[in-house]
Amino acid sequence: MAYGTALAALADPTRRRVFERLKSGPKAVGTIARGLPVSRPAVSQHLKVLKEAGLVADRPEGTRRVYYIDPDGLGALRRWLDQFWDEALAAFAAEVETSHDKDKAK
Amino acid sequence: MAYGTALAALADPTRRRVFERLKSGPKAVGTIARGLPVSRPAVSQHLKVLKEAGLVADRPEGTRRVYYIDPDGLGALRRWLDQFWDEALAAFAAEVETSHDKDKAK
DNA sequence: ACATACCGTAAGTGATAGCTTACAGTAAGT
DNA sequence: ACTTACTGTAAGCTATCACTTACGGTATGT
Repeated sequence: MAYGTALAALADPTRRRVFERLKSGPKAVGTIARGLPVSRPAVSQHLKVLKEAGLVADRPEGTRRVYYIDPDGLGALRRWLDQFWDEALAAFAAEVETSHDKDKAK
Repeated sequence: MAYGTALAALADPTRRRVFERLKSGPKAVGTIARGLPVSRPAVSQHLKVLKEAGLVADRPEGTRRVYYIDPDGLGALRRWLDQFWDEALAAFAAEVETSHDKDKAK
């Protein structure tokens, strides 16, 4: 059920901007915050949420703290979405077949 | 940027339960609400959000209103995730190559 | 040892989300 | 026409979220 926290994490627009900023590669907190319309502590809080969701990981680098994308969270989310996609389309295909009985209530 | 509203819509757990309940096929509002721990109006509000996100569509059927999954919203979300996945892995691959220069700050 | 740079966390605040109950509206059955 | 079944919306409340400023802590440089 890890995709739940990942979805909640990526729901916020600014947090998504933080996450997308790591797409081009690992970056320190101050580097991420620079250019964003929020304060640096806010970015730290967003990174904490992203980390708890398994979307990012961090590594100390001197006095800085470098964050980078963790494929685990993104992979779990992708698997859930793909499976959902398949099942939904299968049900849709089965629906046009037996489109006679309406709303089979369960 | 339609994936933004889709992510926000799927972030809420009960709204996700509503959405997942439509995976097996079209259902009326009352049918969806039955078994869920929230009231029926709450389900209506969730369906409204899902509809605005392009995740579901509805069709009148007598006095009932049948909701079903709209592939558009789910497809947009899937495309965004796949693209993100590819770009992130490409950057990760490029990172292990030039892992000498640290945090190229922008 | 001291100063500096960088970061996480605590505390507090305003806005928003999700829920409830109450009400209004439409379609079918008698 | 009248009732019944089913649903959307309004109003209101509570909890949570995203943000701010202030503070403390650690690592590097002189």
